[in-house]
Amino acid sequence: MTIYAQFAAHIDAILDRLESEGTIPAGIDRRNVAVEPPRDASHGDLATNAAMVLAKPAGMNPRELSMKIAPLLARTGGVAGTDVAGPGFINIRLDPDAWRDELRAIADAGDAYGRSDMGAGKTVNVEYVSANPTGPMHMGHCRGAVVGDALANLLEYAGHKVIREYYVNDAGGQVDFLARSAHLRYREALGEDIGEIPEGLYPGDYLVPVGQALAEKLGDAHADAPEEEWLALFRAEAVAAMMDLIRADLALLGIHHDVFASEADVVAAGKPEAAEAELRGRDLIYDGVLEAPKGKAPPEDWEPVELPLFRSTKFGDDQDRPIRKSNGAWTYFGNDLAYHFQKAETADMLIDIWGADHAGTVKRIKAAVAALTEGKTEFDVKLVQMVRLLRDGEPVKMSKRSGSFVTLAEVVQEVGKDVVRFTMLTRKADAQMDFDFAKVVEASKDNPVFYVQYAHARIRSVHRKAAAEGIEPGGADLSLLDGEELALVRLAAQFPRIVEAAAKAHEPHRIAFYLNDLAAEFHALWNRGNDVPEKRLLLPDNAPLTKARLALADAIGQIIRNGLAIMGVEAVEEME
RNA sequence: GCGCCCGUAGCUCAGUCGGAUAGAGCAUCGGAUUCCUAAUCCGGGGGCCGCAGGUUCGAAUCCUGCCGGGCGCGCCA
Repeated sequence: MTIYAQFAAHIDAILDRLESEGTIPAGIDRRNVAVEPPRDASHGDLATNAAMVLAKPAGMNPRELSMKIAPLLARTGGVAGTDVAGPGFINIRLDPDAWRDELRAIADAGDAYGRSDMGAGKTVNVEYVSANPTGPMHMGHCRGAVVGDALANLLEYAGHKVIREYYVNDAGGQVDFLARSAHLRYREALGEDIGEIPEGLYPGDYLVPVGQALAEKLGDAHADAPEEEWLALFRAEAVAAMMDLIRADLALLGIHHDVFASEADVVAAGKPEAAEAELRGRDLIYDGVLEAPKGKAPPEDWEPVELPLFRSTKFGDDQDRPIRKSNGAWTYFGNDLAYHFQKAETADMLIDIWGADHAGTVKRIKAAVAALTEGKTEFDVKLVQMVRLLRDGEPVKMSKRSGSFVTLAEVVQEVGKDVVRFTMLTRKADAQMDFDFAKVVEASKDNPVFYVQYAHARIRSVHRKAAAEGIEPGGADLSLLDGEELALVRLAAQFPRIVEAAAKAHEPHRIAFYLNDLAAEFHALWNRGNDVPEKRLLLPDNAPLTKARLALADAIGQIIRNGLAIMGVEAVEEME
């Protein structure tokens, strides 16, 4: 139990007592009562807003109520004193031993420090990447992949069961173009001169080995056959080959999904029909005619057609949405609706990570999930903004026509997995981001990747140096630590609440910002030793003090490792 | 025209369920290197939190309107 959770429980008990004494009315909503670090460290170690939150429902003024709570809190174990400040904050000063206890708690918990049971074992399905299986991954997919993966780690750390899922869009028309492109490369592999790749097909070289493999596997039986004879086969083969490429690209980032759900399988299993029947039964699907888009000139070939429409307007969308096309085939939305229903069968909560260019379709899919699960399944769509690729401040040119986009593999190869992952988590997902090749590999303070890793490397380094002096960690007398050193424990102890808050908000970037702050405090502590040699962590002539300081450094190192693990970034032993 | 996202220091961005004097990095100015890795640290200057109302003990945060920027708006995927 963290120190914040302990005090939340203490305050709860005090409020129970005040209720039973009749000081405050029973049954007041306490959900907004919080124990937090005070904004300014000089105010104390912990602060609570309890009096301010409860004053109004209790019909008291906040300071009056805080005067009732503060003395009781002052008598709680580990508390050195309390005072009431500002509009009614209760500031708590802890016995310094409380922080020494927390330091031991970090060491005891090790890899588990910061884990929580907040998720209560609830199953969360996080769907991310889901890039179309028509080629290798490019940088446009990268941020969503990292954010989704870090979010999955974060939720797992916070006590959820997590399913990492990839939706393979293998049912749409673009797969026909992929299949034709692969067929062309297959004929090429059989010795035919195919000339220029026609407009509309995929020109990339990555299909060359696919054609060769198909030629070896299938011989020339399909070379001159009409398309309807080979299309289905080439679709399946090409998609499988593309998914192999994509899985390999994801592995470069350390990303591995549990489930690859196929859109074609969803259709083949009749899920869209089942969803349609269900929703028609509840009058949420009807046959109707869409209006032409407003505001802009309608398309030239606009014709009103009757289609089966889902009543997404009942759930806040601005238009009802077709689930089938006029040719009878399912729309993307029709399949997606059925697919989300399928996911909801095995999960208590669904999270989708999407590119911001799909923002316009969030409402309809939220409407669909709300309708199909009758509001029982929590559902969040995280939109991830575009990343602008730069090199020394100049935009990196991307040419789609030649098929030469910047691939994920190239970037990982150039700057490394850890740099890519960390950098992608240094912004909120919904903020736009620049990714400058020159800057992200720069080894300096402006680069949080190196800054945090350097802190960890220093911690490991001082251990190696201490061992060389014959000082091993363990059995430290923590009473030797001074106030400045214990202040670092105070920041370290916030890690569990940062994890919980980040997990609740579905915002893994908060871990990155926290680690940067923690590293900064550690570097500052380290540099005390440059001015005053007695303040160095390693004092060869003073083994007891060195051990105590190593214990502190170890705890910081542990938290950096735990935080980096959530982000999927390695903690390094030394800087190269 | 409608919808979504965004607007915080010169720049890039944090800001916890509404909480105390709004923070960090860069840039700028001034300091620290016989050092456990200076890939670091310490200090100074720099703010109508887009604007105007509202809710409240309290608003950068919630609500309404406006201004500015981005994205989207066919049965595509």
